[in-house]
Amino acid sequence: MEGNKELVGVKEIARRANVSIGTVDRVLHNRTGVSKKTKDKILAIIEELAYQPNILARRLASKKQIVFAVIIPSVSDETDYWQEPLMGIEQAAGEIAPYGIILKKYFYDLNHKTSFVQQIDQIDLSDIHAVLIAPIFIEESENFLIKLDKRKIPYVFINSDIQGHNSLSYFGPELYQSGYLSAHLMKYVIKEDDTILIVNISHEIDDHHHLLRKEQGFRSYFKENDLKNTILKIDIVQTDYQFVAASLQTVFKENNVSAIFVTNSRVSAVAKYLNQTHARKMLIGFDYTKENLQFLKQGSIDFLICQKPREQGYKGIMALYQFVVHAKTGEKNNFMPIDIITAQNCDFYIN
Amino acid sequence: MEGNKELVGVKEIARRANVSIGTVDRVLHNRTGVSKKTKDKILAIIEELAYQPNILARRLASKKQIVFAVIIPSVSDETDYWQEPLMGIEQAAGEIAPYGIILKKYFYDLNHKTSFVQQIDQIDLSDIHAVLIAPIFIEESENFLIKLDKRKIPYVFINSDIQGHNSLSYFGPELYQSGYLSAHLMKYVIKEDDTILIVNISHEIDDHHHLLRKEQGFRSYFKENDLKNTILKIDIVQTDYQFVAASLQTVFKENNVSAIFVTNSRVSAVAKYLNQTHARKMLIGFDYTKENLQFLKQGSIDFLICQKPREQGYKGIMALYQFVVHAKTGEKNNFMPIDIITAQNCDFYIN
DNA sequence: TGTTAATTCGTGTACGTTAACGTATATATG
DNA sequence: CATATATACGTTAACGTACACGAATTAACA
Repeated sequence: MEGNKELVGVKEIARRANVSIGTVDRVLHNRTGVSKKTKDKILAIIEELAYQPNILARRLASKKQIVFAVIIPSVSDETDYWQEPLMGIEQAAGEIAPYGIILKKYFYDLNHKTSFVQQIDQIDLSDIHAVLIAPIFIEESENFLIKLDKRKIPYVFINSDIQGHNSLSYFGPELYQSGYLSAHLMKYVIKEDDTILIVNISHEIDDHHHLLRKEQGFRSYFKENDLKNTILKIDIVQTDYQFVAASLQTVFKENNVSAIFVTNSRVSAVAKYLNQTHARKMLIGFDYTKENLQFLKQGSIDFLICQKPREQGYKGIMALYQFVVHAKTGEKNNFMPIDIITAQNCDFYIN
Repeated sequence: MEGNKELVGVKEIARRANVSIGTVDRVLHNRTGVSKKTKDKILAIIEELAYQPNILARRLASKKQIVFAVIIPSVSDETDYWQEPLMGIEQAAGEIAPYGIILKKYFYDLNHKTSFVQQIDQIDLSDIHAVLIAPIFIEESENFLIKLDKRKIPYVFINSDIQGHNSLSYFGPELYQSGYLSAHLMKYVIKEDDTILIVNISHEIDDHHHLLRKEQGFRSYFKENDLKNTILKIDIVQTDYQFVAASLQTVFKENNVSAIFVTNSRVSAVAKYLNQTHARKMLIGFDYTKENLQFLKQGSIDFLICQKPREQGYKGIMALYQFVVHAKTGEKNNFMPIDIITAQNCDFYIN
């Protein structure tokens, strides 16, 4: 049926073009040293034959390693969220290692822009073939992206997206919708006149736009469905438990809150507080972290929204691999599924 | 830091063993023609050096193709469920095609055991290197597995598992827990004295034990949480809409049901009926099929439970690939996440 | 002891590509 | 016009493994 398999190689191309394989190789890698005329001829033949280089032979013959740079936040003691993307990255690394690809990892501190810049500056771009980056700090990232563009180094975003750049693709959440979904889940439980509390717990510096977007989605749901509930909001700008507890206490003293939406993974702090004060409220938050999981199982957290952090890392690396090695491009925007985690399905959840 | 990369090849082994690479090659493939003494010596060196064959070179040098047989149900007009695993399988196939792996697919009819046997008999095992199978029909599958074992052909299960065999791994749902989770979701909505209906819609032949297991999980939740709701159950043994509608009508005439749990993907039939009779009840069912999705978005279905059919196919093939090509084995039991799909997150769901 | 047959092993070519090296031919420089 | 210098191309040895072929050694038997 298929008949002519992929038996066309440089040899066949060379034969047809009346040149040597060396010349063919030169135009394949568009190196210098071949006249325009023969180059065009060869390119035409390549086109016609739909030549697909044999990557096995290619990687075998080229002793060079391919290097991917990975730039992500370090796993902090505050949250082990970035553990998961890292695991995905490392799994992917293991799978493509046999094909001569190695990773160089650069970890920065989520709470310090300078550490990001520092890591970026450390990278010697001359021996990097592709970049996976979590561009949390937008401006600083953009400066870096310009450098990448100049050198034509392909890059993929994970976790957060920056529009208007030549990124190969983005793997991460669609924040608005995750807030919207959270509101929907909440609606199943609350009554008409219940008061709802939105809690932002984060230093001013980090992913503030992230949180805002989720909040927008959350509020939109209530608006679109004509729900009249009172929605309170509190910004807690210090992340230590004492501060969080004190802040919550203030709110609860003055309001009768029956459901809480925490816009990030620090929901465990709220759960802890509710637990200690023996208050039972519906609680929705984000991310499958160790602490959160504990409170989920124990019943203090009703739902965790999670967006496959591991898969973000895994797929990000694989997208680079497919592009660099196989010249294949996939979808540009890859929004992760918005997973709903409960005590009943959490054991089967693969981040 | 690492220093000694994987620069050990047959040549180095040969040098250390004072033999030629040909001899090393013979023991690597344990072919005949090498004395026990030298064989042992070479094996020892291989062990010591932790020799990892270069698969690039290996596959380049060996012109042979590797063939995987895939045995799954065909996409029926009744349900397009099996579309998804197939897509996953084909995606995986695309990714590993460059490495000389090709797939032979055998589709059988879910409603006819004979078609399964027929497909099985058609397979010429002598040129199959590995098998991916959805072993819906247990006995018939087991006969086949014995043949595979005899020829030492590795196999992976998807969608349903058969215990007590040498399968490399299983990728599929954990049914009990998905029923359990469904009950939990239902609990958010129902009141203490609400009546609940469990609906099984299936021919007697197919996945009956599947449905039963889910039902068990569902009921267990109510028992474990001391919920006193009345749980009705109906078995609908014909899958056409007319029959389903008639069956439901009978139940509803005599009972005031406020929530329904449908144990498989045919939940859309129930949704359609509710829709037509303008009855609004909480409805939970399974699988991200086209029809279900429609009713989910439109509001008739509250939750769909879904277990990544596409990923089952994808990962199944990849597991075979990792084993056959890289001699790597992963987890034996891989239960898919139990995903909760609502109208709010369905657009982001990747089967 | 010579002959044959088995057993054990080495050699060489191939797989499709890369890239260093070498060799012509054309162009520029004095 | 001789010499230097690009420019365009061919040749060839790798990369690590598979496997056919044949050579050497050993065992078997007359």
